[in-house]
Amino acid sequence: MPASTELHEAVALRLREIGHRYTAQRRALVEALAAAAGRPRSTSELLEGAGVPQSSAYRNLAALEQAGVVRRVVTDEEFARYELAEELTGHHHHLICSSCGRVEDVTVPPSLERDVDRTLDRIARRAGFAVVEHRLDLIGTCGGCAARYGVR
Amino acid sequence: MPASTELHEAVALRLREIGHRYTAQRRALVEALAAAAGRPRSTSELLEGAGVPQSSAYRNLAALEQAGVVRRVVTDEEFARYELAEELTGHHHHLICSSCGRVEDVTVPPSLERDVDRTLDRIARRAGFAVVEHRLDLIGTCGGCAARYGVR
DNA sequence: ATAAGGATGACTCTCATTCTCATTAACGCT
DNA sequence: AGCGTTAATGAGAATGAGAGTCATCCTTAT
Repeated sequence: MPASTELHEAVALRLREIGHRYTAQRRALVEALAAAAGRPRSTSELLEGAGVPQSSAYRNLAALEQAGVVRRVVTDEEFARYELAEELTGHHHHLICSSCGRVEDVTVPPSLERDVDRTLDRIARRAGFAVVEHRLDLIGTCGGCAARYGVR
Repeated sequence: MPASTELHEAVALRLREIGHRYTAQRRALVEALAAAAGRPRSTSELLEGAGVPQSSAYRNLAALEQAGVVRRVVTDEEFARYELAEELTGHHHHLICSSCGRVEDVTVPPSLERDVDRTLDRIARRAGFAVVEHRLDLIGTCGGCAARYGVR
């Protein structure tokens, strides 16, 4: 799988740049994240998915985040989720089911992204903020929950 | 202050509707939130601001949230923030400083809101999601941090 | 092959948040 | 006003995600 090879090389590079190593555990974590593409994974899913002890998993996810390989995704849940960084997968947003916690990637039309970016940048500047990124999430009810509990 | 009276009445009504009471503590919490308008407050700020014991504060914030009076705001920080619900204050978004954690309200032009809503709704529908709300945050560096640490 | 420094894993610790439970205060009714 | 029902309170214990510690293991460069 060439795409995967590319991914691992990119990851290895980023880690090396900050003086870290691309070990088997980190590879397993990246693999688990890549396998779940389009669906940010909770820490505990990654723990078991990658077969890594928890102290190492937390440490390695932090290292990967520092290297810009991985991004922590915040939701309303009491635990964190992780996904591959946008530099590796492309810019996207999230559909978040407020009933079951399911999180799924979506992309919006470039024209909207452009409008949003332009406007937000202007607004932020006015407030003395230098915008680095925007986060646009959709909170609602996923198909499964709508079927299970009836449409609200 | 008539505006404040209105607020308290609205809150009392919402609580009563779900069979809860508007006690002095809850009033103190709402007051602390109203005083901090435009700046979501951390739980610990509210604790001391309202002079309420922590177990009661958490319980009451949960009650107020359930009544739709208050909203929990998630950030990258390891603790929660709260603000008055949008039904009481109006729809808005947040500027979040990734350096110091400062959070500040902003509003965007209605035209952009409309575009965003329309587009997102279409996208979500296609994915089987029923959108309830959107969350649009700007992450960046606030003026204070830019001055303190230099522009990055 | 060897030294230096990162990585590992079992375990402990922290800290926000939630739970428990005995006590108190509010509201509805007569 | 008196009473009973039920929510609210507050102190403290429990929970759980995540971060820290430390002795040991592995890599990588020399």
